[in-house]
Amino acid sequence: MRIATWNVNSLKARQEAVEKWLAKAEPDVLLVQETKLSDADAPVMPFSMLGYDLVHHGEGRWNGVGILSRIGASDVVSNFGDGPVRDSSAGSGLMVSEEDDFNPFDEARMVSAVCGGIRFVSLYAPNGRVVGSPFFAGKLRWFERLRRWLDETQAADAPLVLGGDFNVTPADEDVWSPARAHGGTHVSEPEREALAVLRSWGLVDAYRAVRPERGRFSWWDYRAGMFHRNEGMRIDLLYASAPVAARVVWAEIDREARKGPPTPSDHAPVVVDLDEPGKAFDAGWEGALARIAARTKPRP
DNA sequence: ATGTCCCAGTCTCTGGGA
Repeated sequence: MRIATWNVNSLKARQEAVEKWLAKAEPDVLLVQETKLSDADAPVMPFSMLGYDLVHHGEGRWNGVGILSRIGASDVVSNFGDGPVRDSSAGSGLMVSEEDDFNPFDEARMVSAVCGGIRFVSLYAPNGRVVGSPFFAGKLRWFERLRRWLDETQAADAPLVLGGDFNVTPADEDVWSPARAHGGTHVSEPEREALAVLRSWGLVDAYRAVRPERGRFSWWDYRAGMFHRNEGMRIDLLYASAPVAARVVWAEIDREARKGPPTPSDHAPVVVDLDEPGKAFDAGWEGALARIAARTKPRP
């Protein structure tokens, strides 16, 4: 079973790229973020023709999360079960003019469904903008809400995957330059503590579990040649509960998908392979590597 | 090096967000 997460930075702008990547990587489940679509505009039919169900939770102009699955999707939950978010395309109410009123739960940042016996949660954490700002405080509240949702709704031994754009680097190894990033969001102690609190529920960083090397990132700023110089951060994560973490056999970040043309997302997909007990899906590490190599590097 | 990309509305430019 192959699972993946990708902040696509507008599904409308990235539809073709996503379709190509599905054909190339053949994930069973792909979590997507920043679709920037309303549910009414979600491209259910195009993905259906490729064999994927699309579960979508959006608000229009900003944010928006989804789950693409070719192994079914049921028991959908959005916004932590707290009810609808506002429609950011609706006009009035769009602007967060009063910073103190910033409420990340008014935004489409969480959708969940059960696919192939595993509960998947597609997450788009608030950016936080500036350390110490009201938006930063809202970001930390959002992580607290996520932890509480786990505590209140999920069994500790259940198969679970929390994936998405967490907008936080777990550790200094996940940053191109801790010195240059110091003082900004994504690297601060409160944010990393929020991630640690999440992991302490019983979650494992599935990519890091099998990929210990430094210098592997999932996001690079569009500006200043950051991608070209590999100056990025690993902020797109797949956090797995113990029963899923035990099945991880391979992981990769597909840097190729960060290249154009056409214009790419500023994030790359993070991919994790899980073994299939009783099925001949993965022949272990080499098998997964060979399969990926055969797919992604067709040399004539 | 405040350097790019995406969105909606003010609509071939601007402002906001990342």
